[in-house]
Amino acid sequence: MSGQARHGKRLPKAAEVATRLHAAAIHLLRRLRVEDAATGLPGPKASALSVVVFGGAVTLGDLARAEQVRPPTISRLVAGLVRSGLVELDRDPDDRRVQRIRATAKGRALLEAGRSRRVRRLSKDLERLSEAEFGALVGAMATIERLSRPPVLG
Amino acid sequence: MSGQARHGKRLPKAAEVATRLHAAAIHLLRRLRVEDAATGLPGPKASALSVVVFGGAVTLGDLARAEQVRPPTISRLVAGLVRSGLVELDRDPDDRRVQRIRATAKGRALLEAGRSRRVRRLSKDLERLSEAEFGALVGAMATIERLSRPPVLG
DNA sequence: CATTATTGCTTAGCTAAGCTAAGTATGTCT
DNA sequence: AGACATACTTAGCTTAGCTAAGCAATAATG
Repeated sequence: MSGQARHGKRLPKAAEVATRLHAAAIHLLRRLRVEDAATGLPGPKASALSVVVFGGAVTLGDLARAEQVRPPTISRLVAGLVRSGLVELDRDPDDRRVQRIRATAKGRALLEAGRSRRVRRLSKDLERLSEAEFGALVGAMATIERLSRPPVLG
Repeated sequence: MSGQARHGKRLPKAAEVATRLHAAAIHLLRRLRVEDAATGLPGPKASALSVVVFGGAVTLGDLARAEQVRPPTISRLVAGLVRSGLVELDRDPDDRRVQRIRATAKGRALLEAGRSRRVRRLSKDLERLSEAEFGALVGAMATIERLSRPPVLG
């Protein structure tokens, strides 16, 4: 499928929008990252913890794939989180090779504190938008979220 | 100005949109990061190179602030990029403590190749959107870009 | 103008986070 | 049982982060 004549003359091309959206996402997260120092957790650990908190009882292999790192890296990262009391491990009874990771209450609380700092910062900026801008953003949110999900092969 | 009663009943609150936008940005970039393996450059080096390529003749200190790392980290990162022939350093004649960094043609080419892989991937997904979705996204792009820039104190 | 402070970066030395290669334990398939 | 596959760990290396301390150049001050 091509989709070459999908839009009218006034609309920019997909490639241009992709370029701008890509850059904007990078800059937005770079800006919000300033808030992360306050959690005390280094980036990779915070990211892994986030997957565990939102993703449920995930295996080490799942987590490695989600974080796009190799198994030994995840083993050590998770070992650190366990040492800090942020997650706990237990063997899967059905397949005793597998380790399942659960966030502790402490882990959930720590992650949530960090995340809400970032969101609060962004939220403040959103409150400064004009009604039209805010509306435009709301109108595009579902699409942006769709783009952020793995492609829906279809 | 406060903006507390800015929008009608149907519009979601800033905090909710912030939460969703934040998560979407993270997931979007996580997904695109798959393409980065192809450049051969590790993440931190690619990110630093990007600032140099797009930001012009930046100083080491500027780069450290942009990347949110400490000076020694940037010194070593840049030393690696110099060794790989991707950037060059020269002393600022007006203040001989300062080192200015310039991307080489090779550096620019390498970065551009990586960036265009990511953009191409995103672009493909954009082409699959309906006209309405694409239009909504285009309508929100300026706002998203505004959010991605440092707050415009005023 | 000599001294002191500040600024921009480097060096030394540590920990954390990434990797590959190889090993162990469990599961699966004939 | 034996062979292969899977999930993770261990060992050992490189890269990327940090702090503390140092050096060289500039700026500020008596």
